[in-house]
Amino acid sequence: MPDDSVFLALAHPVRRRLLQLLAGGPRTAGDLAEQFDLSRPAVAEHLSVLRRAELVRDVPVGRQRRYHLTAEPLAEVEDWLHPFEHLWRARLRSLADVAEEDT
Amino acid sequence: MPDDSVFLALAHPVRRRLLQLLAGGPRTAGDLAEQFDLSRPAVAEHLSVLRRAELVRDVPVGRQRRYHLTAEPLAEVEDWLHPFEHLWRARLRSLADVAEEDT
DNA sequence: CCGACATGTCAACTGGGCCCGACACGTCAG
DNA sequence: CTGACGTGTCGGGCCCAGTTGACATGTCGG
Repeated sequence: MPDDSVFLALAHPVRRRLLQLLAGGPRTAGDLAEQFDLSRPAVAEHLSVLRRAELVRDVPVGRQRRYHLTAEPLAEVEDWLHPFEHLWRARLRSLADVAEEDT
Repeated sequence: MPDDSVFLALAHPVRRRLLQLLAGGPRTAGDLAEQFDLSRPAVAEHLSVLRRAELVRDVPVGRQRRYHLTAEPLAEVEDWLHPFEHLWRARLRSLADVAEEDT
C-alpha cells in the first residue's frame, strides 16, 4: 500500500491542472491562483495537498513563493498502472478482432 | 477535462485493491466483500463508484453477481500521466549526476 | 410454494474535503 | 520606519463521500 497521498492528490481536477501548469515551469503562488476563479486560500490548500504528496516544492523568493514541480512520485502511479496496461491494450486489439461479437 | 470519475475511483485504496483483485479474473460480490473488513454496502458502494467510472462490469449469474474488470478507462490516466513521464525520468538521471548538489 | 441465501438499496450519522473572508507574518519600496 | 504587497493560516459553513444496520428484491433448494 503505497502512499495513497499521490492518488488522493490526483483526484481533484484543480490539483491536476496545477501540476500541468507547473510542468511548464515554476510559478508563483499568486500566478497560480489567478489561473482559477478560486480564492487564494483554496488554491493554497490544494498546493498543500500537493506538497504533502511531495509533488511540488516551494522556494521562497523575496516576498513571493515559487512552486516547482517534482514529478517523481508520479512514478508510483505509473508503477501501479503498469500491471493493467496489457489488459486494456489486449482488449482494444480484441475489440477490432471480434468486431462482429456483441458486448 | 476528461472524466474525473476515473481519477476519483483510483483515489481510494479499497477501490484500487478491488481493481487489482479483479485483474486476476472475475469475482462475485460476496467474494470481493470478504477480502476487506468492511460491510457489504460499503463494498457495494465502492463497486458502484467503479461502475460509474466504467472500470468494472457486473453480470448476474444465478443469485450471484459476477464482476469483470474493464481496464480501458485506465488508459485515460496513462494519457494524462505521459507528459510528465520524461520529467521524472530526467530528474532521476540528473539526481545521479548532481549527487553532490544539495536538495 | 416456502425458507434460506446472495446482493442491492435505503435512511441516518459522521467525517472530511472544499470553499471563503479575515487575520498574521514576512518582505520590499520609499 | 512605515506602508503596501504577496502568502500562509485560521475559523466557520457547506456539501458529498463513506459507513453502518435494516429492509427489499430476486434466485436456488427441497
